[in-house]
Amino acid sequence: MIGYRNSILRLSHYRRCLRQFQELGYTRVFSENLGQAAGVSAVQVRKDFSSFGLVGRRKGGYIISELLDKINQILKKDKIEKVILVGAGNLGSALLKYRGFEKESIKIVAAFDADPAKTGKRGDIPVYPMEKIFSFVRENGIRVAILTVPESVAQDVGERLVSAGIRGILNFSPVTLRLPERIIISHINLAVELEHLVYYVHAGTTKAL
Amino acid sequence: MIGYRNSILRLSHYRRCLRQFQELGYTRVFSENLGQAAGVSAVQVRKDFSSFGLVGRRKGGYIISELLDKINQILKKDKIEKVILVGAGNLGSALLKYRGFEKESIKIVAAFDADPAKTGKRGDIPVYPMEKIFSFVRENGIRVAILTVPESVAQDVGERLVSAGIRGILNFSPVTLRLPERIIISHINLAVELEHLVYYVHAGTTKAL
DNA sequence: TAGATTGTTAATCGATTAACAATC
DNA sequence: TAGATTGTTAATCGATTAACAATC
Repeated sequence: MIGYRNSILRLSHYRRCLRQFQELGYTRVFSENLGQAAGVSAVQVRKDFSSFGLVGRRKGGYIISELLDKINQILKKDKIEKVILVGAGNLGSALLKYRGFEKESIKIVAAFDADPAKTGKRGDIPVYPMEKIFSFVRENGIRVAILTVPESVAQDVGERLVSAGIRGILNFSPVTLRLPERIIISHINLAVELEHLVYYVHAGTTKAL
Repeated sequence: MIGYRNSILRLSHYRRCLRQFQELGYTRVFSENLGQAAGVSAVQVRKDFSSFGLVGRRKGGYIISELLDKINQILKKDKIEKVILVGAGNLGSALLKYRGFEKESIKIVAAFDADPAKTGKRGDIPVYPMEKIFSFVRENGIRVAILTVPESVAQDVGERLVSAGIRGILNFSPVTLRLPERIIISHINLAVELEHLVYYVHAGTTKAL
């Protein structure tokens, strides 16, 4: 019943693809179709599904609406998750405007910045001074934060978030956060991602093609 | 001599940490130190190094400047890689302003957007209409593109990039690009990353802690 | 029935970790 | 020498793929 780490990530992708199929008017899919759409093999799809107890019909494939219901259950999509964003600079501001989170039932409810000039409102999201993090997180039961502060203060701010009660951090700063084991950290290092890509493009070029 | 996939990624992280150590005035590190800074085990560090032919001294650890030189060689950091960005919306504009790429010897030399209102200049980076992609990529020998266009046009634009000669794409759109095998694609789906984090925070809460 | 598709078990592949030998 | 550290080999762990049995 419990899938392993990567399969949870794939579940999110399947979910997105399934909704696209649904919009196109389909009611059923085969593992083959879904795999193609999500960029994985058909076997992978079936393996993932079976590990989460998602079943199809031997010849009729999977019923999209059923799948979506169960995936939503697994991913706990029944209610909207409220998250905060810390650091309303370039990247932070862009994320505040990003529409893609809504579909995943995630809402950025507030942002925080050390620079008083940046506080106020961005669209419908309030930007508060850093001092308010603690009370806001406590009062609203926030568990997840997006961290888009400069490298130099990332560790500090991370510790503050933890002391306020944050359990998960999506870290866009280039530093490796050193926080208690129980804190779940996802690290997106844009420069490293790009560097990695450049490396493989070079490697491909070097090899005889 | 050839490391495996993940070790290349870690090499980028080691590189960043090593430079920090260097700024602090250190000239040598032990695998233990570096592991802590990069968030991996000391054994992992030594394993990675040995697979790339990076050697230390049995008791004296590794010489930082030597390591950096060799890592730069491996990651082909001798010259600046010129990349383009397609889609100068919220996220695209933020990336155009992002300073983090410079350190990795990567430079965004031009951006492209379908909306004539968005063409012109952003800081020192020119934003051209989409039609210019083909000639620009050809004339400047660009191999890597950052894709920050809306979901609906991502596949189309991806195909265009490929026909212009692009070899690697850093894809921020939520769709799985279907492009020739030889094209190297890195997929960063911000919503999925956040969703994944939320899932694990929930899972941690559900479990008895 | 034959063919297509799911679902599971076994085999393989790849990455990490453990154990330890080498040596400064 | 003893202790600390590297570097390598072996063991383990986890994820993917292959093979195939079940069945609609």
